[in-house]
Amino acid sequence: MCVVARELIGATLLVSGAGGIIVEAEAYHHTDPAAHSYSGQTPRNAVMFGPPGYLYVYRSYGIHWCMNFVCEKEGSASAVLIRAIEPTHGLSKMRRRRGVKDERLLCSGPGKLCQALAVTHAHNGLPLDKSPFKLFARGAKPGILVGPRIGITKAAEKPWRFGMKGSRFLSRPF
DNA sequence: AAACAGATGTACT
DNA sequence: GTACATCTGTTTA
Repeated sequence: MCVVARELIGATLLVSGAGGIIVEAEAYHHTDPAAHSYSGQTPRNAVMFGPPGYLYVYRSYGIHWCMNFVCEKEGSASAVLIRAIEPTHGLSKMRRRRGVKDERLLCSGPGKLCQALAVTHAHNGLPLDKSPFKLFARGAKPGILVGPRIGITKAAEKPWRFGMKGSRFLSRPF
């Protein structure tokens, strides 16, 4: 799924017309102690154990929502966490939902991004190629940055965070 | 600039 | 009860 995470950088994601270019993502796998799927299936993470191409949404710290793309083959329980987006579509809608003006603060983090795109548990388990979602492949291959993941305590050293080189919309620099 | 507290659902000990 | 794939506002240096 590290390959998927890399491929996603530069792709465009829209939810009901709001969104932009994915500039940051992290990979998780069931053999990875930091992954939600590490210690087996639960009601929350069930989507991760299903087929690829679906959205896994979970609540973080009781407050925020975070979105993942389920990837690789069914049963591998691997997913890619979308961490940051460069806003290109539906700016006014996203500003209203986030309550901030600065474009750089709209989607520069997994929780912020879901608030801006109005992604909630209602989207958990939905296919990414249907209704509110639009996913466009990237054009030219962007420069890819690689580094350790953010905000985790287990297996934090694994270099499974990917970002677009030179982007001003990352959640944090590499 | 860095540290911290607060908000609080879900899973695990 | 404790930890957590977070963010924000406030306090401290």
